Amino acid sequence: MKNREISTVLYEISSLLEIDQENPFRIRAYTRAAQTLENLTEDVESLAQKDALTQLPGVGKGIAEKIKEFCSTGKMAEYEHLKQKYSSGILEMMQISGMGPKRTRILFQKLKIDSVEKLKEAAQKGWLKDLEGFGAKIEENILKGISLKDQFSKRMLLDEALRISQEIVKTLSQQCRSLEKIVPAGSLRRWKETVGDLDFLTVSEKPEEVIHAFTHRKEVKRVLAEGSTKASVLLDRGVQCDLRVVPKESFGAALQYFTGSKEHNVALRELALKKGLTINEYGLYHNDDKKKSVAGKTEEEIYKKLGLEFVPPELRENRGEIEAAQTKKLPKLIEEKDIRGDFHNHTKLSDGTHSLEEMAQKAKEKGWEWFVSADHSQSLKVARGLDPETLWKKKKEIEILNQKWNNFNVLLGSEVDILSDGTMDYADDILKEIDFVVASVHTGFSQGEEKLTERIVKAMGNPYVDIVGHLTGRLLGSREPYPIQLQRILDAAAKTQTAMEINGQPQRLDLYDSYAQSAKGLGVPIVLTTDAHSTSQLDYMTYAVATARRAWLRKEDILNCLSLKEILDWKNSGVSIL
DNA sequence: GCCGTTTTCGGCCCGACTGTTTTCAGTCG
Repeated sequence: MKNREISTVLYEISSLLEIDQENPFRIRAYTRAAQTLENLTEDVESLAQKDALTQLPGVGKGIAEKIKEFCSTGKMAEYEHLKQKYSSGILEMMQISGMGPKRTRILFQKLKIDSVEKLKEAAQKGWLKDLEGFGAKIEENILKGISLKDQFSKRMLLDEALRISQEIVKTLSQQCRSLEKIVPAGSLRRWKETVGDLDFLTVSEKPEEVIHAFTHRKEVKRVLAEGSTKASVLLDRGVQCDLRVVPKESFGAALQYFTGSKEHNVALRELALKKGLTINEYGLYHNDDKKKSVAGKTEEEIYKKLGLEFVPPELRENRGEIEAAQTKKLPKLIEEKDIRGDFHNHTKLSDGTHSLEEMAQKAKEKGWEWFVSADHSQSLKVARGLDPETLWKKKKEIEILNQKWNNFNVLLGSEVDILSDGTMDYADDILKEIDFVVASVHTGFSQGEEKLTERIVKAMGNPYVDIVGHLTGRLLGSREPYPIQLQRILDAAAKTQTAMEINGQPQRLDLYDSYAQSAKGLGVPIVLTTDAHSTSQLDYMTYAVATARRAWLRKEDILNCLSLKEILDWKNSGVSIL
């Protein structure tokens, strides 16, 4: 799949065109096309072969030709030309906080600066401050920006973002008596898989009190901006936090605005314009009377006045949700209360930290009705995978637990390794005694796309395999997904009715949103799992549910929403019941 | 460069903060 590669090229063209002072709308066209390709799950090369590229939103004749050119030659003339004109180090300069296209262009033209290293040197020598439009302060800020660059570019995992955000909400609420409301917005509210910075929206009669308390927190390393309604700080761990104070009557408009995504908001404003309305963070207004707001108190009324169904934050990525909301075709998304059990988690028999009983007890307290305990299989020695003898001991232990509890059932599961030739780590006569088998790849990631794909497809052909675990194997921030032919695997999964897992570990979230959406579209059953290695990690179900919501999934699409009898029926019949 | 519920040309999202200026440009989200 060349999707990501081409998307990156288009983004870079767009940045270089900015420096080149091209028509801003032409620049945006490249950004839009790049976004489309970034989110595309179909293979762009096969679309190019079918001459279907211009069906993609934001891709017209011009960009379609350039994509085709890249598919057949591996190069794009326009891109090569721009890189030659400006050198590619210049793109890295634009990543520095305080450096945009204009300043980059001036520095390149006047001082021949074309890399971050040269930029740093020039700023240290004081060469920037005398240029027109620059000054001592800007020079200083650019140096600070360079030293903070690494921290800025790091994105947080969801659990860390949530932890920091909850702490800030809690302490600011205690400190500021004037604080009427404080709500995290931004990508955290959309439950995006990683979060770049934290946004807080507040309502207060005394904005200065809230802003002061926010910028004077002890973990604040640097105040990036501080005004009368907005402040921006950098925490000591390199996390940027923004806070806005808005009047009560604008809360809904502001929440909508700061929840984003940017792409969703742009599309929403364009829609508003077509209806003769203007939308900003203070409300929705008629173009001919900008003083009188039509809506603003709640998000609901804003969407309603625009003729839309309410769009849940998780869907606000401009991936078709606005069109669906116009025709009242948004799905009713799954909620955490719909979940009745978990299929994949570990005890201290393998690499978990709690006993089977402790794990099951916590599951019961969460209000679940059933619980599949799935430790690792024998060959995964690093994780103390279970040999058959231990597996049978565990089965006995489960029987005892089930006699003890009413209205709650523990089942024997196992996360069984898919060996390098596609066979399973337990023989069939063992597998058939296990209630639910999750098949996962833990070794041999470098086999290559063809082999890995065949290996997984072969595993799905085993009649005792029920679920495929963390299909792409990615670890956010540390390991790329291994190469697989997604379409082939999902087709096979639909045929064999093997479920695909959405793993709720914050560093995995695998399948991720767009892949899970494709899987559902092809008729593949979906399961949500925590992959918990301790009792507290059973709460990772929240992240699995959030990912499912971002994939547009309803409770009807997900096996965890079925009763014990129903999941056993599914398992035994092998027929789709969703 | 894309796009069409005022269609094949003429549009294309909006505001806050900072630092440079002395009314505004650049950056950011």
